[in-house]
Amino acid sequence: MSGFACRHSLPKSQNLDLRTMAGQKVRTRFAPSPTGYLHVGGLRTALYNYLFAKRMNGDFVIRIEDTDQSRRVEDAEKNLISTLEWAGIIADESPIHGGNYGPYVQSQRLSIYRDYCTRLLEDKNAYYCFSTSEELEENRQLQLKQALQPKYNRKWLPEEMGGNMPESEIKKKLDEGAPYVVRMKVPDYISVWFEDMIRGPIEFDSATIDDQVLMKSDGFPTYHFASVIDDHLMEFTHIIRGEEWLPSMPKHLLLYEFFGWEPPKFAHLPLLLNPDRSKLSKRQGDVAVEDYMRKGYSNEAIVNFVALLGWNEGEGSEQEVFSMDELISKFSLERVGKAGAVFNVEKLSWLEKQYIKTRPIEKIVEGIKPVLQAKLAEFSPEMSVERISSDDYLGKVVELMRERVNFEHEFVTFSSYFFFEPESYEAEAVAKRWTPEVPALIQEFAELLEASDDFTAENIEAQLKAFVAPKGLKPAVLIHPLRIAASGVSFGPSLYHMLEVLGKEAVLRRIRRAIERIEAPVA
RNA sequence: GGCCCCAUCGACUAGUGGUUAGGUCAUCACCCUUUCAAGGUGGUAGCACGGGUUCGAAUCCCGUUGGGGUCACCA
Repeated sequence: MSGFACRHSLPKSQNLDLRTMAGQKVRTRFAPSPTGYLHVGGLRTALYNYLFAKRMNGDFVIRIEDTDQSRRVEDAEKNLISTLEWAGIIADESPIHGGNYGPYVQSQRLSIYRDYCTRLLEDKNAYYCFSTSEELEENRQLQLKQALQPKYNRKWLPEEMGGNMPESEIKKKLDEGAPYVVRMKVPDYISVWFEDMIRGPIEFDSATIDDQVLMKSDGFPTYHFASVIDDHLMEFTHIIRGEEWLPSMPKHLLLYEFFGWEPPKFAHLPLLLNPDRSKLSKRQGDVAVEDYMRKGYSNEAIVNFVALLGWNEGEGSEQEVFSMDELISKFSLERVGKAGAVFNVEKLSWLEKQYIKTRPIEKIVEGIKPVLQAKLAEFSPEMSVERISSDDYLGKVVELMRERVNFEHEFVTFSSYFFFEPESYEAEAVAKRWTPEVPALIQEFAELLEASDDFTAENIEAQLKAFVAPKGLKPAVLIHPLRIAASGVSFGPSLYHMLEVLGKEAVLRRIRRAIERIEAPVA
């Protein structure tokens, strides 16, 4: 067999991640194209790159791959970076943070790619191709019809590189200024091999690889070309990216070989999947991190959740909730699985609840205050704004509601009766609980409350029980109507605590109002 | 279709030759209970299949099946 075998191997080590690379600082990157929003799969890729870099005391950088002008979206780059920062993923180097390896935007590195392309051309590892897209398409159809592998037919491969095109023809086209692309010349029958940090050894046969376009006719490089050059020049030690890049590995490896560069280590992450196990896509639900932000998921929950999709601590660990710092200290590529993972929103929601239950009250108050204040301005509240927008009052509401809320914003929506009088009374609950004897009963109890100075949960409870017992009634006959009168709904926190927080004045007013407004069901 | 990757409960996963196959979400039942939650207890549910290797395979090898990715002047 002629040609060269291109073999890049990594020693198989138990501690692949932790092996310090001969004094070399670990550098990883996230290289999105600015086509709009941040995909949750992209978030996970960025996260793993970040975690790995930080775990190894290395640097994490963001590079923007905008070599496709037609797909450029305004502000996408800024959004991408700010969404990552929201998630707690802060780059050491990026277009906006700067760094010593810039520019970090590929469209600003065009001359670099041109220079390296010239080198490839000179070394006869690449060649000009003047085939039009129509020709290529025609060729593709023809091959498809013959059940052949659609592949470039090497029409413009020069004679001196083993093709059929005379040098003179190429020169003529060039002189005419005809549009062209530059293609890499893939050696015919060699084996390209590497060791993936997650998947182990993988081998490809060069015969199945197309002569990939390196430079497009608009003078921009293709992804394959630009990323290899940048990954080398920016001195990344580890390339951690999605599994969808696995099939283009041989092209990339060949480029490293052409340039005589030592390739970095590669780790191809399993894909994030739709419920039907296809690649996570927009069609089957939300895929943008922004979508989840909008729904009210917190950065903590999303990061935690996405981290667990493909990675686990192992060794019998049963921990489900991880902070970013814990993730950094525990993450390792060895513990990343090979199989795709379905993005299961239910578990995300469960995680969100876990965070709501443990988040410091002050922090929640701080988060809901602006929303609440806007609402208070819009509708006039029942009680004094000073009181109900005080940290003290809000803290009490949060304390009562935190175990019954799914998102932080629900503290405002589910708790509206802590700020506004109920506008209506839940019909079903009224039908079931507001029996004909209730108005008189509740009226009598209200008078009792009014006469008392101690409006605490304990005392209200004691009063209610003492009130109801001699009548031979169960507390429930009063508890439910009181809840309806005070909140208008049948679900909520502990009644006594709810009443205490609402305060005597508001509670009495609401009871009176309920008696007036609720029609007792006909017995 | 070619090439490549993958395969433990419905979902996320632990497991690296000997386990009653463990945990979490979801689900079901019960308990707690003034509602709704939360919490507690328990249950249903899984090694895709077939061959090997071995005293012994979820674990190692091969094949089959299934799923996915990728085959652009998109990334």
